[in-house]
Amino acid sequence: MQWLSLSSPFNLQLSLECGQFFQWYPNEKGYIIQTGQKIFYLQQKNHTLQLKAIAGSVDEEFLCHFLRLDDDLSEIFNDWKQDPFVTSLFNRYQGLRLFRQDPWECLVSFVCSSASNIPRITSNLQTLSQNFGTEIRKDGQIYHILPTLDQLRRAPLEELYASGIGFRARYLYQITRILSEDKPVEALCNLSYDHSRFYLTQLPGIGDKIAECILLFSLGHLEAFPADTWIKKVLNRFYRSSPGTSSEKISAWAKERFGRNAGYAQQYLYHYARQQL
DNA sequence: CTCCAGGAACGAC
DNA sequence: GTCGTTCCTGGA
Repeated sequence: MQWLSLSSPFNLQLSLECGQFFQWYPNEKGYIIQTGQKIFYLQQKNHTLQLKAIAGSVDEEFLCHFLRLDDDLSEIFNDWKQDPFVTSLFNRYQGLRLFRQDPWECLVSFVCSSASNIPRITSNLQTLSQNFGTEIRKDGQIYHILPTLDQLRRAPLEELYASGIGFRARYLYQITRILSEDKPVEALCNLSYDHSRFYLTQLPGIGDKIAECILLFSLGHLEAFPADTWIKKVLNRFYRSSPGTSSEKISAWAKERFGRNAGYAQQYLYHYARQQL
């Protein structure tokens, strides 16, 4: 167990529960969080984080990276000081940060997210982990890691369906036939936004919206702007956007309107929409 | 007036 | 949400 002091605004609960990441669950006064081969407990007390590694090495450097504690929120939102609405959300949801997720896990998560909801997505990932992932026993507890590409590829289509992910099973199955250790999702890490987007969109089950999610949440393209039904509602109401506009067009508009960190504006707008609309 | 790219509309998954 | 299909429209 160790304590880390935060030097910048951060709200663990807000960032964890806002719908960008699904591998967590409440535990005691904090949360158990899983990503990659790491499992750890995290609790926030004002300006400090209490950390307890359960599996894998979890140090301050990793946390800083994963939680994007290095993002200067006030500098980012300074670009939108002319926008009273976004500015009010910045003050209202202080410490809401984007995470820097693992690309493969992010892909699996969001392919499962189409036409679904947060509780179900969380449950789907747990089932996939139990059915095809590595089991880890620690202190009398059993944990299951989300299956790697290689592990998921060994899963028969029928068993994928049996994991409760419905029609998304076929997408995941097809994706495991396309991706390989030689060309994994991680290979998109250093490519441009456009290039990665094109490639992702090429994969079955990944359209404009989900591609933006992966670009933003795991590939570090902060200009990405996932446009789902909630975002459409807010933009419709506060930015006079036309009701039937496609996700692709909205993302393009937002990139123009909010610039290189549009994804941060998206996260705050999204949270507002889910909370108030 | 035909051809066709491209976007809205639907239903299925 | 994504995808395949149908339908419709404006430009060549």
